[in-house]
Amino acid sequence: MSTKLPTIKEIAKRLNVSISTVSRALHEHPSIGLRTRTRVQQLAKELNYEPNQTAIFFQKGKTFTIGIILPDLSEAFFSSAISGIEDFASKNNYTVLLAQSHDEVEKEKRIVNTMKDHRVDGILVSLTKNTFGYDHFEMLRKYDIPVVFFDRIPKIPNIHYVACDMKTGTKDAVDFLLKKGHRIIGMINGPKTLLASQERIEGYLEAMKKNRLKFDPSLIVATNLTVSGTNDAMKLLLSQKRKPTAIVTFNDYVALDAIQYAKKLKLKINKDICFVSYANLPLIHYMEASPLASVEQYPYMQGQKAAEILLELITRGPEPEGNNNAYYKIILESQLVIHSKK
Amino acid sequence: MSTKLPTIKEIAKRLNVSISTVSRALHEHPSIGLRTRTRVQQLAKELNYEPNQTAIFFQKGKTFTIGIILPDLSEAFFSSAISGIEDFASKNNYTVLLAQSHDEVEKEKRIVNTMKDHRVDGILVSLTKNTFGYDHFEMLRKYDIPVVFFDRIPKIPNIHYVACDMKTGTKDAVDFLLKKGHRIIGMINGPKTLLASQERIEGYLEAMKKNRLKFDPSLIVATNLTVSGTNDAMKLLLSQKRKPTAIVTFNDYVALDAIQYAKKLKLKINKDICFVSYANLPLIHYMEASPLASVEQYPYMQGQKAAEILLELITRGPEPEGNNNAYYKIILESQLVIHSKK
DNA sequence: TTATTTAACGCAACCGTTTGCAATTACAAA
DNA sequence: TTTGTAATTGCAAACGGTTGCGTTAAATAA
Repeated sequence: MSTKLPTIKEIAKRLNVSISTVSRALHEHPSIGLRTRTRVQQLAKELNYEPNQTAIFFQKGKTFTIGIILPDLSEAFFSSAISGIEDFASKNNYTVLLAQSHDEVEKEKRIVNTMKDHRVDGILVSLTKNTFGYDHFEMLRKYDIPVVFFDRIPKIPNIHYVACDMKTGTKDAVDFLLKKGHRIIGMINGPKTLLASQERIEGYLEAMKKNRLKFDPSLIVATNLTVSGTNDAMKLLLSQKRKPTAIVTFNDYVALDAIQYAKKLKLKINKDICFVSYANLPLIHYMEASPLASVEQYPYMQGQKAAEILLELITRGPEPEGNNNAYYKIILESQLVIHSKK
Repeated sequence: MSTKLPTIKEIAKRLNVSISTVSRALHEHPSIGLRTRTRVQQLAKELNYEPNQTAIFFQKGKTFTIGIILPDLSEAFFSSAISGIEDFASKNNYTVLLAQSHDEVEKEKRIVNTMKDHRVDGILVSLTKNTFGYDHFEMLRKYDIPVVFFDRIPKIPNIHYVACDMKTGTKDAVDFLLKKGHRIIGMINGPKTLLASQERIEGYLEAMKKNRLKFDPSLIVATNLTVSGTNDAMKLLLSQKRKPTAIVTFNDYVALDAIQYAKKLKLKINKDICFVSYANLPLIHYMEASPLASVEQYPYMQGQKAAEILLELITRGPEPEGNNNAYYKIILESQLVIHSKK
């Protein structure tokens, strides 16, 4: 079966025309006569000719491929985001190169490098939670490879990004709990290094301020997102003199772990203690003891929007030198979704 | 910044040596003298030279890229599988091109085509639930692009595949329920077109036979995996004269929907009616009203194994003509995971 | 009929790298 | 010094396709 694949050279030889004529005929170039054009196209069809993309990529210096780098493919948030990215990319005839960093900075660097070597036309990144230096991304400017960050974005200027504002979502969440009568509201936050964690705190503070309540720092604790980390956080929170009657958790998984912990202490969920969370995973709609509400972050839309911006940057081409004042900074509003109780 | 990237040509010119010498020097070719070799390597480092992969891909006719085609990236099963694939691939210096078919056959065909055009070195596929013709995969033989199917595999000979045997898992599941004393066991199966659905029925039958119980066909119904489809299935099952006391559902999501439905009828879960399911998603461990057990299908391992086989096929190179008796057919055993009740 | 335009096609360079083979150089032996 | 051999390096084709520009042939105008 491994007979050589047909090339334009082959077609040219058989038809006794030049290679360039074949190439032009296949591209409907106006300077090719109708007769030869159809002859070429017919033979191409017969031979089942397909242009060798790698040759074209090489020749054009463009691959119609975008790279996605993110921490963990199997996380629901990211897989939804990928789905959005892939859908948008394929709709625009781009393909998607995928790699996961597993939250290791070194791996992230290696990935950036191989993607650069593969000459992807652009890169979409959601950072490792340990990424503090950004040289490996800055370096891409030299190669005119645009980068769009999403979700886990760096706090540096002069970059494009799409993210979801956790502040307003958090503010709404705390507001919601305050309206329900809660006065002592705890928070199990994520790793402090994440921008999203900081925004959550800001939102919390804003809600307290708006309602003229004083802020008790000991009500905010952090988890490393593992079960035991969350258990520790719960223990800490529940040992306060002012025990919280409601807790805002970093995401739905943390909420579930926290709820398990509370249950073990015989606390009645949504009575003795309430939860509000982030992610709005479908699963929590199936649970009895679930958070009262969850902040939706629209991963699919984030992915899609990020891809849209990236393609825009790619087609626009490299910026003229010294023009660094135009950066996409898209903030989607997160939205508190209140679960209808059965 | 968009200065031209350094090439071996550039290095050659600066050092007044030939291009081939530079190429060989960079590859530690023994026929290059130590002096020039180090001179070349040094300058390469200085200029920050990186070989143009697209040129190499083109030249070698190999891309070190494998394609993954599957129905839906955001499904937990598939995203775990991808994770396994990507991990294995990147460990072996392969990259991963990703695309989702959304269960549309036409999309699947288009994807196969673009991947072929991209000259991927091999393809991993999990089929659409509507894929019955396999010409678009057969066609890949012409191009010496090996294909490994996983999970949703076709029922045709002469292919490589990795899948999880649903039969034994189902048998164990039914056995488990029988041992618990259930005698009327329903099944909400998936689309009949899926091999996995057929295997579930076989497993069901085997368990019944082994326990010398007669088989009631009306106890097996199907859902299209939507909520309303599952509701209909439940309605049908519960309207039988012999009402089931336990139900085996196609996967955890179906189980959750079925449980919701049962709850609405005021049935007590795990008392009036029990469930056993497939997938063993982490979430069900957090639920009160969850299936008693779930059949684990090891998506990560499936993906990894499939990738392993694909790379093996790629490095082995094209088979000599007419040698079609050696096909990988890997069946992982599914395993019933019984949930420890709290 | 001759001059001039236009339509149709071919030439050849180029994209960056690899590699078989020829050519050059160096060095040792004669 | 010559000659033979080994160690280095260069030439050039090849991978498949694109494209600026020159060339030929046909069509139009003078």
